[in-house]
Order: sequence, then structure tokens, then C-alpha cells
Amino acid sequence: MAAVTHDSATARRHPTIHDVASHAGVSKSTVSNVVRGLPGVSEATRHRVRAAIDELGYRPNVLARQLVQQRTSILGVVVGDLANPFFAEMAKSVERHAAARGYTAMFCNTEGDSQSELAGVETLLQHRVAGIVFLAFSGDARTMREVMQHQVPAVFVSCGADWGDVVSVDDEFGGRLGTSHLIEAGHRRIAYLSIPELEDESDRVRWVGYCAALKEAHIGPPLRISWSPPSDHARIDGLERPLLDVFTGADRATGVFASNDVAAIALQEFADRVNLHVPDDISIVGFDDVPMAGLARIALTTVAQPRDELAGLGIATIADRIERRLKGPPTRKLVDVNLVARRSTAAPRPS
Amino acid sequence: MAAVTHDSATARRHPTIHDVASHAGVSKSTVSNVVRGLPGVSEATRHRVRAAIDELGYRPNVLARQLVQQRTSILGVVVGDLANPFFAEMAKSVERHAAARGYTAMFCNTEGDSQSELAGVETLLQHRVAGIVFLAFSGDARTMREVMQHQVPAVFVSCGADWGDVVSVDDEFGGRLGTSHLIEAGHRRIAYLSIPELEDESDRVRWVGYCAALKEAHIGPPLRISWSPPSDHARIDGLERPLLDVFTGADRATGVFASNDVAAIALQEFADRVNLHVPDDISIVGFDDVPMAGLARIALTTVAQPRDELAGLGIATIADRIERRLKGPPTRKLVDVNLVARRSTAAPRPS
DNA sequence: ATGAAAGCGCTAACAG
DNA sequence: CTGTTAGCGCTTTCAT
Repeated sequence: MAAVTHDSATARRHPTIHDVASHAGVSKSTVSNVVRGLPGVSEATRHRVRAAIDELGYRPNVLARQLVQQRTSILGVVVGDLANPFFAEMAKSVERHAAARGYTAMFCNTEGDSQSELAGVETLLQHRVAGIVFLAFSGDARTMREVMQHQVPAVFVSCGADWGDVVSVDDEFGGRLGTSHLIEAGHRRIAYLSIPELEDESDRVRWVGYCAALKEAHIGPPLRISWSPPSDHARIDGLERPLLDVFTGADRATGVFASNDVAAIALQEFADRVNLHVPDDISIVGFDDVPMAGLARIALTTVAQPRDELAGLGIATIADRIERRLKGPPTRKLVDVNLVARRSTAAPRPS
Repeated sequence: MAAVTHDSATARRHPTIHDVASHAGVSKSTVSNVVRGLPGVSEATRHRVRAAIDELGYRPNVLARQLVQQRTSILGVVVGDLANPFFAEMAKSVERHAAARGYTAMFCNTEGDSQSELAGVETLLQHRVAGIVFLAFSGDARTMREVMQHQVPAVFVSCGADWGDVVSVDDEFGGRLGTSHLIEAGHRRIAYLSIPELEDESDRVRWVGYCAALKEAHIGPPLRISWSPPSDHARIDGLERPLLDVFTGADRATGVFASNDVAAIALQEFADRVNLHVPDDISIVGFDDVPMAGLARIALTTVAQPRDELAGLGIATIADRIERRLKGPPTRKLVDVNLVARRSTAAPRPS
């Protein structure tokens, strides 16, 4: 009978703790204690158990462990768009910091769509993730209800919400910084550019910073462009019109502050295509400082976010929440942005 | 007593199937049947159960389900470098295709390091993933042993190994294609460029294609550059030397075939920095066709991989393995590459 | 059509 | 120091 059990164990895809126990001639608890490295096991048995583990190729079943412990070591990570280099870098950073603290990351991509955001969060919740890291958040109330109801810690990294810890840059300041750079260069007609898929809370706050900078310099009114590249039309101050209109005519914009680098680079591409020169015809400032922005051929002036710092603080925060070192109301930590001036900005061409 | 149970249920973070059952006045089995949408439940009770579920905000515990079913719906995805746009795009695609088939993706980033690859795979295995999708594979034998021992299906997408299903492009043909393009443009001294972190099986096969193309055209010998951008030194035919040496002197290379776009773009950046003109001084061909390559300012000639097709086929393959529709020895499916000619290549400058 | 009972692999008291 | 016991939340026969 023992032999049969043993045979089936080696044949089975995954040997269990029980297989190891009988193989080593000890009880399950002892094996468990060895696996978890608890004290109070004699060297002799410890060795016998280790040998059995190696021999059978035993790997603890995390599912079973987490079921009984009522907590997992999985962190759900909600990403706006993995193909966007900013998110890709953040995702990588987050994964590394999570792994360093013993957590595994489970990503879900939302495409900025609150429907798939909700679906993704539901999946994460069903997997009983220990916490959720939002790298982007639509602001959807159903998502919020869902997460709050299950009392799963949430941290918003480089995005915002008032119902969880926030680790982000001061987006308003960033918006001012980028806009001021254009104003100081002599621009008087400056547009704000964003991509519909990425218009979240951060985007709104950057817009506020942009408006404030204009106001302080007594320049106005603000001009908002919402554009899905590579279309040649965009929503300009709420009206669907050719994007080129913004940069032609008497009241043309000479400077653009984009709420993210992907939008900024897409605009630069558009400018190249329609023979508008950057920076002489249009100066462009981005936000994020994705690696691509530093390429000589792109040379995008941008408001840089310290990605790895954000990721590290974000993971530290949610780990503290999960492990109950951090209690009480949501915290809010802001880290500094700084402007990286490159060749996409200059004084406007004298008219 | 019943009331107490009920109260604690609503107070508990996650109501269980038992809570729902007692709330609806039925047995756990019935709730389970309703949740899984099985037939053989009267409309009346079905409704009562649904109501209880809504009221309590019940979400089935995937862990418990998977523990008893002895299989998960998690797919492990091994990624070389999430920050590399090719992998980022692939990861996104893979996630979408997986979700469409009811699987959740769990990523782990390896940085091309076989140590962290092994660690990542161990983690995935402990989570009892249903299968592993390799978007990059170092070739490490320990990783192989680990996966095979646990009899977890593996599929290699856009990378290779002989112990699992492969869905990839014909890398050798791709290597020939890119190299031939340079030969046809009139180049006679053509180097092969790769990045150490990305030198996997695919890279080796592309190198073979490169060599074959040179040989067929009676051009030789091959010249191999292994470079970690943005260093100004590289391993050239095995010797650590200034990268610039390759492009100066009598025997200078006028064309470079890079085994991936990131390397190609980095080289272009290097050329810009040292005032070598692309394509007149150096023609560059990449591999992958990442979105960035299509930017007017980059305009990289490259061998395009059909990313979404690769991801779709990869997920289809592993799903078939997991769900036992596909049995027997590893399969191997190749999809077509094609050359996208842009402005990074031209005839060599007459000397 | 519904319920009772067994058990997935593990941990966490508690005994010995 | 080691073993026994009782679940974690769910699915899955098998009765009723």
C-alpha cells in the first residue's frame, strides 16, 4: 500500500506534501516546517526531508497555502496600455520591486476603457490578489465600489483617486512647468494636447496646471486638443476639426504642451508629415520622459517622471498596507518632476 | 446562531459560497451549480441564489476552485524585457488573446538572465500555471528540466526550443532577407549586430541566415558585433574594441543587419552621435518592426514580424495543449516575415 | 431538483 | 522535537 502511494506520487504531475512526508517517513507538519524554514526541527530530519523534496521534485502548492492562509502574495497591476513605453517601463519596474518583496505581479491591460478595467479588476479580485496597483485609473465608480467592497488595498501610482494611497508626481506643478517653459521661450498661443484613451485624473490635473500657468502669465484662453493619432482630425476645444487648423491662420498655436510623450511624439510625427518644422513652427513639450524621447532624432523636451522611484514607493506603500504596517486613511506622496529641455522647443519663429 | 453566521458573513471581507447558500436557504451545491450555469436548477431557486449573490457581493474564490479542480486558468508568460517595445507589444497581444480564451496572464521579466528566468519559472510553477508562454528563452537546461518535470505545457512564441511547441517566424529566412536587402543595394561589407541580453536561439538562427546570404553572394567573411548600448565599445568578432572601428578604415562595414530593432535604433543613435550619416555611411536593417521604427524620424528598414498573429497562434496552441485537443510531440508553426524598406538603407556611398 | 459528504494540498493550533 | 486534527472555499459524486 505504501509502495503504491509512492509510485503514484512519482507518476503524478505534482508530488504533494503528503508524498514528501511518507517518502521521508515523517508527518506533513514536519515537512511544512522544513519548507517554511521554521526552527525546531532536528538537523537529521531536516536533511531527510530536504532529500525527499529534491528526489521528488516537490514544489509547494501556493494555491493551497494561500487558501488556508486567507491571503495571497499576488499583486494585481492595472495598466493603461502596455504598448505605451511609459507604462511598459513602469510595469517592468513594478514587477521588479514586487518580486523583491516576495510578491508576484498579475497584470491587466485596460486600453483606457473602463469596461475592461472593471473586468480586469474583477478577475484580480477573484484571484484574491493581496492588493491592486493602479498605473492608470479611469475614475470609474463601479471599479471603486468593487475594490472597496472587498477591502483590498489599492495604490495609485502616477495616477489618482481619493479612495486609496497615492504615489505620484505633482501633476499640476508638472503642467505648470511644461507650460511655463514654453511661455518663457516666448510663446503666447499654447495648446494642450491629450489622447482620449489616456484622459484620466492625472491628465485633468495637468490641464489645471497648464491653465494656471497661462493665467499667471496673462495669456489665454486655454486651447484643448484631444487627438487620436494618426488621424488628421481632432477634437479642438470640443469641436471635431482638422488638426492642422490649430497651427495655421492668424491665431495659430506655436507651442503645444502634451500630457504625455506618446502624444507629443505623435504630434511631432504629424508635424514632420505636413512640413511644419519643430521647433520653429511648433514647439512641443511632452510629459513622462520615455526612453525614446532622449533619442537624438526625437529630442523631445519633456517633464520627466522618476519612474523607478514611483514604482518603488508604490510597492512599498501597498506592501505596508497589506502587511498592516500602514493603517488609517489614504496617504498621498508626491515626488518631484523636472523639466528636461531638448530640441523640440525654441523661441517661436518671428512672424 | 444562524444570525451570527450571517452577520459575520457580511462583515467578512469575502463572503463564501456557504454564506450565499444560507442566505438563499439552499445548499452549497446548488449555489455552485448556479454560479457555474449548470442546468437542473429551477428558475425560482436560481433567482433566489442570484439575488443572494448580488446582495452579498459574492465572488467565487478562484483559488479554492482551482485547488479542487487541480488546474488553474493562469498562463505564465516569460518576457525578455518588458521595456523593449517588441516585447511590450507582444505581451499586450498575448494578454488579450489569453483573456479571450478565459486565461489570465502572469508575467515575469527575465532581463535575458537565465538566473531570473529560472526563478520566474519556479514562481509560475508554484502557482500551478496551466501553461507557460515563452516570449524569450535563454536555452537554460535547468529551466527546461523544471518545466518538463512538472509536465506543464510550454509554447515558444517568437523564440525557440525543441521541447515545446513553437510558433515563430522563419528566423533564418528573416536573416537572409534582411542581409540580401543590403547586398542587393550594393553593400559588400556587412556586419551582424546583436545585444548580449537578447542573444537567444532566435538570434543564433538569424545569424545563420545572415551567414548564408553572405555565402550565397560570395561575400565574406561574416562580421559579428555584440554591443550593449550606449557603450562606445563592443565585442567585435570576439574582441573588445571601439565600435567606431567597424565603420572606419579600408575594410569598413557599410551595412549592418541588426537582429532586433532596439539594437538597430541604438546603432542609428550612435551613428548620429559620431556624425556618420545613415544611410550614406551606414545602412541599417533591423528586425521586428516595432512601432517606433515607422516614425518618419527613425524610418528604419526592418524585417517585420506579424506580432498579433504570433501571439494569437501561440495562445491557440497552448490552449489546445492544456485542453487536450492537441497531443503528441511538439509542433512547429512558422509564419511569414516580410521586409519593410524605409530610409535607413540605400546604396553605399561610392568610395 | 436539491442536499450531504468527501477531499483538493496546505497551515496552524494543540498534544504528545 | 514531532504527530494529530481541523479546517480554508470550492467541486463532485452520490443519495434523496
